[in-house]
Amino acid sequence: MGVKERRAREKELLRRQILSAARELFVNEGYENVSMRKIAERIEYSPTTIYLYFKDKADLLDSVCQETLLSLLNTLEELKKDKGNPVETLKKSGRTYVEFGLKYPQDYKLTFVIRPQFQKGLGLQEGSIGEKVFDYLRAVVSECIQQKMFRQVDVETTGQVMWSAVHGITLLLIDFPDFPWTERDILIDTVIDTTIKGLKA
Amino acid sequence: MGVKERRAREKELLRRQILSAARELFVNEGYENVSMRKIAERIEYSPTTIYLYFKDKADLLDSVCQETLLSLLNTLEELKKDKGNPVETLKKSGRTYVEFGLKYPQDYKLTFVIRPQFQKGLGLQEGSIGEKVFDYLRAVVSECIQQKMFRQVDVETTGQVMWSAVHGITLLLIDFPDFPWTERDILIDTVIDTTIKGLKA
DNA sequence: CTGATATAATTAACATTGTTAAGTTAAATG
DNA sequence: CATTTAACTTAACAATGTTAATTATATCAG
Repeated sequence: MGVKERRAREKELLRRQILSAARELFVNEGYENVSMRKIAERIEYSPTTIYLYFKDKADLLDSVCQETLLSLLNTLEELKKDKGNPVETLKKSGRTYVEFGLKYPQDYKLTFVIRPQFQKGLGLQEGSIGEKVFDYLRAVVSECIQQKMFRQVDVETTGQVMWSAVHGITLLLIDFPDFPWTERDILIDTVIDTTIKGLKA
Repeated sequence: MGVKERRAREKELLRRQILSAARELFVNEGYENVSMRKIAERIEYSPTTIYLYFKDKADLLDSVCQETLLSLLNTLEELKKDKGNPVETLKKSGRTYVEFGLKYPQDYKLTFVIRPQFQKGLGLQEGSIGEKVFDYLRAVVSECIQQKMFRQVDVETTGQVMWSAVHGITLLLIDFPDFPWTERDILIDTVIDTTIKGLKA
């Protein structure tokens, strides 16, 4: 009775093809400028086939963003392996986060700006990957606090401050590439160092 | 020969009508969900009339954002009047900036996120209002540095760090309203205070 | 007042969009 | 082989931004 499974596998394959075509187009041309027909053309199927695999365009975007979040999560969790000074880990996490955003600027915007706009009331639901990303941050921050390296004791607020800092600089650098920024790496470091210094005991 | 002037005045009037209808719709329904026809209907003109006053939809957006920036600039410049501790002024400016963004969230996103996406290579051009807003920030930061209240001496980097902080928290609060944020006012204060503390000597 | 001219606004149309409903092909099952 | 089921496509709809062609309106010269 392996026929059901084969069909399921084939379905999954096409799903992934659609997803990867969508990602590529979204990233290169921008969500708004990508039509369902363009995606369909790319995978050599009729436009409506996509609707057999995804509810609508926003759902497609959502799935693409899930992948992005997973990729970000994996990138971050790599860092937790080298157990050292937790504050150093936090710094490194910040840098990695920003670098991730700048390496895949369109993916980042898709995930953290465009998607919230199209998926109303999306709030880090239970067990979601987005939640796991924030859990990672929480864990690192928590260690810093436990070792009494931070003035503040509130893990939540501290984590949110940290997120806010890296999110801010990432988006500004993406959205205003022609602004007269000071040297990029120094600026990013300064943002992170300043925030952490401000948090320190 | 006042006929020319009257015509010009009438034209300007209609221009403003279009602009204010567009702003209202953009803000309430979101840029993407507003059609030129909807704007036209609102002002009781045919859709194509708009094109006699604005190059295209992006140009309309651009003009709306100019107004937003002007409003932000005016709001900020109010603060500079009470000459006190420059660090306090900076703090207050930060709070005001974030409050402005949260009071008009759609305007803020339009200006600082959507517009850069539709107007490529837009980089704070000479004499623009956007530049004036950053000039304001530069001036406040500059005073802090002159009075040796900050560790760092680079006005540009320091200003950019500050901007990054307020931009980050503003956008996160707008885009993820359902995220389990800690108490909003405290969070905003913590972001600003942390950043400034990190900058202090 | 009449006719010409310039300006303002409209109508009609085009190509493209996301999406639905109906129809068709192909494969698996009895 | 016949039938059911799944996968996919064709055709269509209403709505979009925008252009070109056309009409209405007001201003000016005689």
